[in-house]
Amino acid sequence: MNAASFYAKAPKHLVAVDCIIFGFDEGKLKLLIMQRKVAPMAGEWSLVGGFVQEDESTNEAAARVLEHTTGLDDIYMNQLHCYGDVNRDTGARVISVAYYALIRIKNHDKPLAREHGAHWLELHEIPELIFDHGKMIEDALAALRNNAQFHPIGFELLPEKFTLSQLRSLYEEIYQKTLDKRNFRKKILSLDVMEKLEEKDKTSSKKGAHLYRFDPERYEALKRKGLVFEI
Amino acid sequence: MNAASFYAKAPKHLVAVDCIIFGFDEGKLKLLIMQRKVAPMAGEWSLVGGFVQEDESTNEAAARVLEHTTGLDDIYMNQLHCYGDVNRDTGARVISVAYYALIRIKNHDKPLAREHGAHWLELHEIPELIFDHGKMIEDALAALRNNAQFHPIGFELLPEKFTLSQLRSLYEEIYQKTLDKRNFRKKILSLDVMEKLEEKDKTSSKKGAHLYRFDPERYEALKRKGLVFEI
DNA sequence: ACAAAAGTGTTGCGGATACACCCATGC
DNA sequence: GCATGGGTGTATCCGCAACACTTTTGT
Repeated sequence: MNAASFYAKAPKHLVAVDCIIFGFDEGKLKLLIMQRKVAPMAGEWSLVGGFVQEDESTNEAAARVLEHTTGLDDIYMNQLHCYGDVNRDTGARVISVAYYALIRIKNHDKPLAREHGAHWLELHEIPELIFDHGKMIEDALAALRNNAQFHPIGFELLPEKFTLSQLRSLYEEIYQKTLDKRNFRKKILSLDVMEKLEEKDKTSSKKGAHLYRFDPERYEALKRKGLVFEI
Repeated sequence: MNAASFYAKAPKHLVAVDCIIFGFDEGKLKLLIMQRKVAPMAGEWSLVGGFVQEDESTNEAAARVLEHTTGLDDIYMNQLHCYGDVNRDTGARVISVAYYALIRIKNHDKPLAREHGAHWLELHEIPELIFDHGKMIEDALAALRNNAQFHPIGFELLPEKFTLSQLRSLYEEIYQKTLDKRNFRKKILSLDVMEKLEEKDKTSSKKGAHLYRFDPERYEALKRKGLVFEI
């Protein structure tokens, strides 16, 4: 067989990307879910997605879809899994590459999202989704939990400046269990990956809590010492 | 937009699967690598792969490709990652879904593999590979290491009956470090996921070593107790 | 008798957990 | 002055790492 026929005789497929978009707001982990505009399943709840174009990588397609609905670029995004069952999409055979993204919910373009029929829902509010999107969310949650335990990705969900209480409640929300306040502080501060700011946040207490900022350089230093970030 | 044009106007892509096939033989971790038959890069070293057909899922395609080169079905296989860069394949735009497989090297159909130009090579013997296949192997190794630490997948690489020394040397090979004999025995035996057989293996010592067999039921019991397999 | 691999226990240390009270401030 | 969340230290426990000698048997 020559090269031309090797490639030419292989079938071609529609390839989509679907994004599981996590946010953290009011102490709750939330997902950006939208109402589908086209048949089949028009009006049903679905993840944000789109087709991979000729001239873009799957990663680029995911970033494009994400920017299109949230107005944000340069956000934390990870490939989750490729979903390749023949009949997973009831409209046509579509192979879908799923990505999960972590965004600072306050930064995104809310009107833009609304325009696309997108809503932020807490985990327990998520309705039945089309196709295998429910499974994708399950898998994304598992991946988030695995990943958050050994990598400093929680910070991607918080504002740039945050209090230790906010950080702790984020991890409590991710792992769905309460964490001891003193032990948590000891652990995270011992890693020395955050800069303590002079500023205080007084929105949630009279006394005010110190603000911190994640410092990528300190994190690099930690890794150079051969230590691993672990919550 | 109606449904027909929604799907119809999206571009279609060649989708391939590539398999990183691990085996364990003579105390060494090995990979099944083949020489490519078609242009471009004919004669160069590559992973085992093939195109996803219309009527098969990506998982099925990977299983088909695997059986085609090794004669084995029902083997342990995991999706690794989807590689979607536009120019990753120099012959055409191909999106590739990579899988890694763990096989009992003794069980496979060696003549069949040879017929396909496939060879078992140790990690340090692996030559330069085409496209992004080298990166795929790197990623597969990292995934294997992560996965083997918390899931009983090492057994997939050993014969059904094996000695503790064999098991230990497998993990030493995977993690590229020596493990303390006593601590390893204590740890693995405390998990109680293996059945100790009466038989002994005398091929590697005068005294003979007890053979063990992995017992999926005991592993399920371990999980029910809420404990995790960990090496 | 000796070589070669199998098999076996104990100790110390470090990190994880459990736990309760004082502090600063706005109202 | 009191209610609210912020901030702090210690004792215990458990799992991991380090470590060396005896057993069996084929030659």
